[in-house]
Amino acid sequence: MERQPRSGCPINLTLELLGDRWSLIVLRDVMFGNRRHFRELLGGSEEGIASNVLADRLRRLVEAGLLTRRDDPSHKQKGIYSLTEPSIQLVPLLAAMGAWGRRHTPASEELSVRAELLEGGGQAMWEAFMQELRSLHLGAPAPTRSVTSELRAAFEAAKAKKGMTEAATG
Amino acid sequence: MERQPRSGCPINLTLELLGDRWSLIVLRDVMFGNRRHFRELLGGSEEGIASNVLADRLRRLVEAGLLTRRDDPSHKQKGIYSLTEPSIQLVPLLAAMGAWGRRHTPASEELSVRAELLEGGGQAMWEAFMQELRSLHLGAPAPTRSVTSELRAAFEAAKAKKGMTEAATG
DNA sequence: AAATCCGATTGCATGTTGCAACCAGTTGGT
DNA sequence: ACCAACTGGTTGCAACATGCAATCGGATTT
Repeated sequence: MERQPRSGCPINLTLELLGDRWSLIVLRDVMFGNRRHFRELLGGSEEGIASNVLADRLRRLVEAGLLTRRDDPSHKQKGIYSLTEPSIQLVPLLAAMGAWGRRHTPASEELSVRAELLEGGGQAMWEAFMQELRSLHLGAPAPTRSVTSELRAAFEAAKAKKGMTEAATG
Repeated sequence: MERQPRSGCPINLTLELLGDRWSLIVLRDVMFGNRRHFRELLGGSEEGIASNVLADRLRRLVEAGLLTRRDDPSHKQKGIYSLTEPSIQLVPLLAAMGAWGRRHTPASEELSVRAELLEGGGQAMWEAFMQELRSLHLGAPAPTRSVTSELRAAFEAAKAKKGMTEAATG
């Protein structure tokens, strides 16, 4: 019952999978925010996704092989969502989106720090991040470098700086 | 009357601009297919965009500063659409999309050749391509390297090869 | 036993999309 | 001068997708 794609162009097919307003937001939160449960994804991000839309996107992403869902042993109703190798390989795409958005949209400085760091780190940093995601989501051996920590540190520093500026001007 | 963004995250803002099924298809055809007129964009691509949707996307993209429109001196009704510096800087994003789609979607081999070449060429090739686009769309001096020609040659070779295979197996 | 948390589902209003028909102005051929 | 083809759209309509608030029954916590 699944309809056929509009064309075999790789850009088009990627767009048919991810070209909507929420799918990449969900993957972003799983990837960069390490949100793994429904409720974390529902309330965690600033964009405010509706619960029915989130349920629909999670179902679609699992169906497309970009997420897997397993039961949470600590809570019979909870599910834990994990990235897969294909969605981990979206790191360069999300990095490119962040880099473009930082330059060409009115992105907030605070939220742009991580995009800037990830852009500057280049392919070496993306690879390290992907290795770390494989460790977190697929059970691969943990790498030595923690890009997650680097990103968090940069974000915290930006928040602290912003707080200082506000205190000084406020 | 324009509503405010859902958040200041650069990924989210990029998604709010380009996160639909057609905007990037239109930009892809202008960028890689050098389609500059309404009718070329309407009939040229395989995906078959509807005229009202195309009109809407062109209007939005011009409004967002990703395209400009000027009158065609050879025909009083025709408009010529050109890329802008922001949309030219989408080259790395489209390259990443093509690279991902080539690996993780059932993209046709024929249409994947250009994505593969663009991925392998790396940042140096993207820069050369962007310089060429600046020459074609913004009147910048023409660069020596023509990535457009390289992409076209690779595509034609793939088509020829496909034709041979079909002749041999058919 | 009561309150809260969990991942959804339902109903409804609104927005987006696909599709075909249609439009008036422009152009080139005869 | 005439006409057919072409230009960049617009209109109407049906189907589908999305956003939002309220709600659900089961599981867990207090």
